[in-house]
Amino acid sequence: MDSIKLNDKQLALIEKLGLIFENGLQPASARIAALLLVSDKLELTFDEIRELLNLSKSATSNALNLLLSMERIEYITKPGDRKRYFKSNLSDWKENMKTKFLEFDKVHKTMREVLEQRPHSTKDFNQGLEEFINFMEFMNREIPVLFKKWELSKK
Amino acid sequence: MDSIKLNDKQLALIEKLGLIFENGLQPASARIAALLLVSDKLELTFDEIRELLNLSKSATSNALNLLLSMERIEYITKPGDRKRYFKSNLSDWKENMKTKFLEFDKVHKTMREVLEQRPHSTKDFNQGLEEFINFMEFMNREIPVLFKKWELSKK
DNA sequence: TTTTTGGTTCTGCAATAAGAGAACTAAATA
DNA sequence: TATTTAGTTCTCTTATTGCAGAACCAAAAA
Repeated sequence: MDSIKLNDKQLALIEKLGLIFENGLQPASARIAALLLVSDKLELTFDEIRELLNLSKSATSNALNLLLSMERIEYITKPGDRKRYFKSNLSDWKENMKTKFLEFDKVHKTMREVLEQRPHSTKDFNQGLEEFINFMEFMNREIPVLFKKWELSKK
Repeated sequence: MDSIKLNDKQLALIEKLGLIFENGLQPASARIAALLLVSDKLELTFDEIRELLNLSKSATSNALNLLLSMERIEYITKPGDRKRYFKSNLSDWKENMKTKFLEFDKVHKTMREVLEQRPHSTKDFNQGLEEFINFMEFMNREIPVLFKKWELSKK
């Protein structure tokens, strides 16, 4: 049966994934996000999370609320049960990934501004910069195409 | 002529780019990286950088060495001149961008590990997770193809 | 040989982050 | 009405970051 206890493999995976998620999350949130992917039981209560990860109540509360606000997790309730059951929000993850890919959109716009104010005298550099910007713009155009290609390939 | 003084537009761009670069860099390094793109003069000495950005010697030294070690900048020397002239390393930037794109490679591998240890009983979740992993793998396969397409389009 | 230049390294501080633990609270239960 | 539950919020510590300023150093110049 789906155990609430974590075995060694699962503990190791939580550490590993946790480190990956720490890019953009504080440690406690990162581990919770990892836990909710790794655990046999997918819907865990506040106290289960707290105990499995050895967190204080405050750390658990803040981390869960952060993840909820980022929509990386959500919770369900059960009739006649006051507890909330937290679970990973996989479908939103894909959205997140897409926006993350397009996040560097601002970069090329700002870089264009940089290019536009440069003196003509640094011609070689300006050309190199322009090529780099063009490359970023190319990627920005093509990545949404890839997304569509993926959606089509699923059908 | 190419001035070493920065005008208001340039100062604003350094702030703006600096914020963007702070993703992965400390503030001082981020501003230096920005400065070396924005400044009319592209090759700046230690002291010019220090004065233009109002940094201490130690902050300047550490930040420059960090950027050098990341190969985001490089320096040249001039005969009969003991100073080093620091400049942005644009060509390496493109390489950096490529590796950054492929950096999340580890993610899908670890996610596969997660999937493989999941109980069969959480079938729906496992399927969603698998689709997500497949999506990441798809992106990982296709992005190098995009790079090639770009290289070809330039010729 | 002494001084200057172009930095590097060390010490210390101020600000921020991360979380523990205790006090608190609102709704549900007894 | 009193108590328990399921959290939230507040206060305090500790660790880390980012940088300033001063001391230091090696090579070149005077």
